[in-house]
Amino acid sequence: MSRQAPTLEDVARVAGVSRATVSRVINGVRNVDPGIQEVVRQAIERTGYAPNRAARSLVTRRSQTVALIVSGAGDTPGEEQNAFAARVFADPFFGRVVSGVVGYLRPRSMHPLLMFAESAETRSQVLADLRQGSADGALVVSTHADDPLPALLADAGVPTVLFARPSRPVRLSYVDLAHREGARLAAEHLLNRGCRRIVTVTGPLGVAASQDRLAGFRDTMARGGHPYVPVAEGGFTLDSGMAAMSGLLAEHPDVDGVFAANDLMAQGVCQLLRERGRAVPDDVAVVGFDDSSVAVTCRPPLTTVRQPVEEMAAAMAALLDEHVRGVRTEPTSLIFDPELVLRASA
Amino acid sequence: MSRQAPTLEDVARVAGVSRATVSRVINGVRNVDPGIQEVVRQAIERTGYAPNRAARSLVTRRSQTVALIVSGAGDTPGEEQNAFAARVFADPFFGRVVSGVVGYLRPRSMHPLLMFAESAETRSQVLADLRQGSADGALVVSTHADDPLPALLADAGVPTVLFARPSRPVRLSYVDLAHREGARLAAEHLLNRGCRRIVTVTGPLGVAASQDRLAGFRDTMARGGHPYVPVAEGGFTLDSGMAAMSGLLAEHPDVDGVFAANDLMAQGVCQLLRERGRAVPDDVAVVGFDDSSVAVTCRPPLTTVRQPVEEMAAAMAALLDEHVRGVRTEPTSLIFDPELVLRASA
DNA sequence: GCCCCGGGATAGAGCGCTCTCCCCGGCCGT
DNA sequence: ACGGCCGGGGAGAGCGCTCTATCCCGGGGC
Repeated sequence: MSRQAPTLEDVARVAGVSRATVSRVINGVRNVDPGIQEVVRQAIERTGYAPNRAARSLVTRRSQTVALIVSGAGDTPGEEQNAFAARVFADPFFGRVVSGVVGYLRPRSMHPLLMFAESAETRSQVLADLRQGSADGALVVSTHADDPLPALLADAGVPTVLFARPSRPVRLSYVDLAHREGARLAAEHLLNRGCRRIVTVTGPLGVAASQDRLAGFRDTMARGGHPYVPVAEGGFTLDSGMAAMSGLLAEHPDVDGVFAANDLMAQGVCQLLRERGRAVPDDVAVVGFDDSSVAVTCRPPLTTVRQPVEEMAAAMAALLDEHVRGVRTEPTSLIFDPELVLRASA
Repeated sequence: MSRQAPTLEDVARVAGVSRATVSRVINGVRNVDPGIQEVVRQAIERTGYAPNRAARSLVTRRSQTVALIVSGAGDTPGEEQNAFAARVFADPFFGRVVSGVVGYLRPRSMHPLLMFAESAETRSQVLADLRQGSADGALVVSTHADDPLPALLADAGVPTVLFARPSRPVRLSYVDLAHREGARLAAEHLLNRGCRRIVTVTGPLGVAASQDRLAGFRDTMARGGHPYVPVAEGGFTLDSGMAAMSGLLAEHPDVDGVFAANDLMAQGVCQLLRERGRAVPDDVAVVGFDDSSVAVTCRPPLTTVRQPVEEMAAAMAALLDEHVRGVRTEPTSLIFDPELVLRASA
């Protein structure tokens, strides 16, 4: 920046006190004479002093930064590195995560360091960065089941909080949604609406959340007198939703209700139904999951199960902060309640 | 992390050499005897050494981090801080920017630090962070014209590169698209297709890019014998696209071609046209701009002007890197060429 | 009047790294 | 044979901050 940034020393000289006193004023620690405090404050003002982050980090062993890691399983080998990032952020879900995380971090003047780990190579890169102290801890959002990163982080002793329960148990904190509960809301709504031939499009069944949503849906359907629910597995994408619905429709042409495990697939379901001449919601009612932005832009707008992603992300950051500060040492899980949002599709 | 991370000193002791030598091996500087090099490398392996970033930053005065700042004009006063972040990332455009930036940074083991500046308060916060050396420079994506941040950064002497030419001139590098050129492609395509009653939905006219796209479109239309083009201003959102098209349709019911200044608005245009009983592309041809992910998911898929966002973002990072390293000192602009992508909508 | 006490300030020792300066020894030129 | 040069290595001075140990000094207890 300018030729030579002022240091604590400079401020101390101007204020006529010692470095230590200035430091105490800045960090608001121990009793400092109010008069001197004022003098120091003015000196800071006058010199335009800004504390050097690196120097502070060196002694405090804190970087005031957390890594926000988007982690894939490396299932798309030929894929360009960056394509992963683009694909990830194409999903409005991540925007909401970022939003929640930043909401917590910013008032504490911390920032998220964005990292992507979608291959063995990038994973060890991320691990190395963390061990170098680039960040005080990690917030991990996995896009796939069987993501090896959480275990690696746990082994390395990096304070970590996950978004969603990992499919293989790891001694790490996480936040998650009561997925079964959400599926129950969807099932009850469809049932109350009078639907009788109900099918569901699940997420990838390797993902715990998909399993839970399916299980919750089936339970409630069974309790409502529907022991059998046709199922098709999707991949959380629009295309996979269309494909899954296409299959279901072929076998069950009289379907009148669909529960899709996320909004993107619900959109695909709607599109396919329209292409096949079914009106939504008049012929077939469709319920999505997430309440993401596509739920609103979709025609018709989706009735969906809201996942409070921003709050969950903020809680994730708060949890990590506690771990980093050492206030909390044991892994903890925080489960959030979903909510049914009524729109036009069901 | 673990109880006590190994330091250079530890490695040096194990290898039986001095700190300086180990440092040289790690940074690959000056000639070191290959034999000793090997010994040091093994010592690093054995101790599990990872250089401390803070210590290194302190002396090199480099953080190996760049700030990726999304900057708004603070036009939505009542808005929650985080809502801004969510809104921003709802636009697939930013995902592509992140992708491009990360593509450049990662091979150099640098990371983007995510920051948002949408109010006077957060702007000065960002500025303070940068002055503290949290990042070596700033990559700025403004969502609004009249964004005061670029000027502030320039004044503070922070190495900065902007995405898109600022509406008020600032001594800062930027990357941008040849917007007029892109609009020309759209106009020519519509004309070649045989459209005769063509209208356009522009972006917010305070934004230079919107102006340029409009100007380029008008020029080409004029050159093609269409001196007058009905115009409606939108806000780059789906809703604003629908609203703008609604107005245009009322005044020009016989419209047969539309150029929308981005894909989101083009999607809105398509939706409105369908609601009003017009078929796309049979009754009305629609051309978008950006080639964002909605261009693909939209029904029908959009013919659009591709903006090579990832490349532009990568170039932005590269430019910043040069500024930071001092290789380049003068502000520079890099203009990229657009490309017409043909799909179903026109 | 002396001693002890404690609030308020300072001195100075690092934190872990880089980098400049210096030293050593072998090889060349004259 | 000797001095200079140069490749390869070491010693040590910081970078700017925090924090512990220490000091100073005024006041209260006996």
